[in-house]
This record gives sequence, C-alpha cells and structure tokens, in this order.
Amino acid sequence: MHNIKDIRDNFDKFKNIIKSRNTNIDFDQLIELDIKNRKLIHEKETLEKEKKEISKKNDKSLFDRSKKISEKIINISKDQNLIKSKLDLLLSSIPNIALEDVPIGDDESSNKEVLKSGTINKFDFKPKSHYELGEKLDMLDFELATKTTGSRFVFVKDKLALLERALANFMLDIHTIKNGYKEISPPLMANNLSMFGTGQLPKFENDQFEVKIDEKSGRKFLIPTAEVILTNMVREQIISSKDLPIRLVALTPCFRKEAGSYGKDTKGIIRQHQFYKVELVSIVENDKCIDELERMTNCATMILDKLKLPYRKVILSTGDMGFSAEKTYDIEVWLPSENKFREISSCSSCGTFQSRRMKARYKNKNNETEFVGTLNGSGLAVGRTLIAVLENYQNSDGSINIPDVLKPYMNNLEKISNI
RNA sequence: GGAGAGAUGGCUGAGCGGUUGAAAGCACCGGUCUUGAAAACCGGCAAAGGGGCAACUCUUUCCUGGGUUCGAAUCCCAGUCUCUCCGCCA
Repeated sequence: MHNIKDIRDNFDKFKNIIKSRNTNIDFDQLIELDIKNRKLIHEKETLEKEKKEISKKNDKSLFDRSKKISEKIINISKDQNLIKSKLDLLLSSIPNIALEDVPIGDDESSNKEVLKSGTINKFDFKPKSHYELGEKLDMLDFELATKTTGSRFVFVKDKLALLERALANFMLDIHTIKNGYKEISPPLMANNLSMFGTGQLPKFENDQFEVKIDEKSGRKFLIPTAEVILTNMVREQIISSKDLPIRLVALTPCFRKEAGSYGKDTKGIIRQHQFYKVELVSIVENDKCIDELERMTNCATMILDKLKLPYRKVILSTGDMGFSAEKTYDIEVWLPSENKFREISSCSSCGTFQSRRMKARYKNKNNETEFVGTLNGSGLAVGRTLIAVLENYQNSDGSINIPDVLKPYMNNLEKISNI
C-alpha cells in the first residue's frame, strides 16, 4: 500500500509509473477523496479541540455547548469514515511501483533474461512429458483424483511420492543448513487481515479458497502460498534492528483456484489447485531489499544447480509482475517435452509495500521507526521440480534416474521404473 | 462443551471518573566519567493522522465496537483474543 502523501506530492509521476503496471486506477477520484477526507478531518479536529477545552474548564454553564459539539462531531465522523474507507479501498488496489531496472512492458514478452545455467541434455529419443512418464509408471493418477476430488488434482503414488518427499526434504535441508533460514511449520489457513497484508485481498479474492469454520468465526482462507502466513508473522510488530534480517523457510501445500486460466496447462501437474512449495521469506531493513533479493534468488538457484537441472533467470517486466512486487526474478527450468523453460520459482522484493499494509516496522540505528522490507521466493515449487526431474532424468524405456543429491533421501535408490 | 482470570507504550508492569499520553523497571539513543569498554550518573525515547518550508503545532489512540457522562484507560453492554481448571478428543 502506498502512502497517500507520496502520491499527493508526486501525482503526475506516480500516475505515469502505475500505468506500466497494467491497471486502471481512477486517480481523479483518489485525489478528490483525499481532499474531502482532509477537509472533514480538519472540521472534526477544530470541534474536538473546543470540546476538550470545555471539559478542562469544568464550568457547568458550558456543558450544553459541549453536548451540541459532540453531536456535530458524530455526524462529521460518519461522513469522514465513509470517505476514508472509499479512499482506503482505492489505495489498497494500487499495485507496487517497479524498481528502475525493471523492464517496462505489457506482458512476459518484455521479460529480460539475465542468466542461463546448466547443460541441456540431448536425448537420442523423443523425450516424453512428465504426465506420460508418470502415468506409464502408474505413479501419477489423474483419473483417481477426478473421482475423489475433481480436476486439477492428482494422486502421486509409490516411488514418485517418495521422490516428491525427497525433493522437499532436500530443499529444506539446504535452506536451513546452508542458507541460514529458520524452518517453520505454519497454519495452512490465514485470516482476512493476513490476506490483506500480503496483498491477496481485496483485489484477488476470486483466486482464493475460503473456508468456513462456523457462523461466528472470522473469515479464513487456505493459503495460496506460505508467503502469506510467514510474512504476516511480523504484522503489527516493531522489531529491533538487531533482530533483522529474519529469514524463514516453510514447506506447505498451496491452494489456488487458478481462476482465469481455464484451458491453460490442463494436462499434467503444472497447474494444480493444490501443490507443495518450499517458500523463502526475508524480513529486512528496508534499504537491504535489493541485496537480499539477489541472495534469495541465489538460494533458489542453488537447488537447481545441485539437482543439475538447466535453468535460466529472467527479470519480469512491469506488466508481468505480481501486485505487491517491486522487482521479481523468475527462475525457469528446462522441460525437454515442451522444448522450453518453465517457471519453477519466483523471487520478489516487495520493498515496504506489504509492511505498510501489515504495519510491520523496526527501529533503525537512529531509533526511528521505519517499515521493514519484505521478500519472498519459492525455493522451489516442489511439484514443478518433480516434473523437471522426471523429464530431464528420463531414459528411453520410461524409467527415471535419481539425481545424485537425492539418493540419500531415497534409500539410495538409483532408478525409478515399473519393473 | 462447563467454570473462572485477564488484554495498558519495543518488552515487563502500575493506574480503576478530571493537569494520566499514561508511574516504575528493562531495552534503545545521546552525554559525563574512563586509555578504551563496563559500571555509575545525567538527559532523551509510543504510534497514527491533520496543518506548516521549517522550528513547531493540533487531533486521535490504554484489545475491538457500542453506551453512560460536560469529561472514560478507569463505569455499563456486546464481541475478539489469551491464560487457568474440569470434561471430551488426534
């Protein structure tokens, strides 16, 4: 969430910058509401001051006057609250501003590749897709999931279930032991305040699964990513700068409606309503965001390096970035069956955009209170890593070799086959 | 599910109708002292919002929302959350 003061002071500049973020914000209305709001605040405060003075004097002859003032204040407050909530709704629907080195563009075609790593395996046969391989092994079962649940769900069975678990454990070990992240096993549901804090609400409510506990309890949502719950751990807190940075990692299922992507990636497990992801979150002093983003992205690519999977790293363009991000690196892994790179991780710095929404602050060296910087990144999406291993490590007979680093996690199994 | 207790500043914790935005301690920042550090002493230190170029100033805020009152952290009502005991249970 942006500071209305900043918008007011740099109105034209701000308006232009937001244009590149693919949104339609009624800036005229925003300014109008801001002016009305401040006018009402001023009126209210003038009356409040008078009332306060009367109360201090403790003079009975003035008590009637005070009563009248109270009525006026109530009326003005009502108007002001209405205006303020309209203003807040508008304000909370404005996306973050991109950093200067982010390419400007409407969509993914403007993304900029910054790194390519690993060698692409040349197959002397036509490589199969992960779902062909998985179904042939009888270890990915879509029909069964359709029966028990519905589309965009899957059963992962037998050695592939083990492989999935091995991947998750391997990632967690790297991030906790090598990269200094603290492991968290969080709630998989978040309340509406948390969802607002990281930016899923109010704008993206349609993508979320809402869960009802009972009539009385507040709104709850299945987390679309652990980012929501990990980042909100510091909501409404003032942290001492010596406790920063905070680096957290969690393995959780993620739940997404994938509204608006009907017909996209319908085959396989690329796009599911439920998937495992290892998520990294950093809470840092707000001037450290850029460095932390590089660090976090390296932590994510480290996993692919160790798995010996070829990948590339791209900076997302302004039109392709998420709502809360100021800069995002996508890491894309090579999928032989599609003959292209597909997203496997997304690492974003949100600057102070989320912390303003969450009121998450810290005391800086001068003992001043400032908003923290927040970052999040996948390290990595487990389901998609499973795809990448299947496709890149496949043999012509449909069996799958196990990457060396995973063997200790799989009882030293060398190969997955259905024999 | 039954019965109680509680929610105050970054933290701990006093206050229970009127100079209380709030004692005290801790933490933190600045200074004196010290070769340096520690200790000791002195001073500072809540947040949000409005106005002002600024110094500064005004308003609000003691869980949330209502109410009583000229006046509420303090009294009343409702809700949320936390803790303790009993029951049930993975």
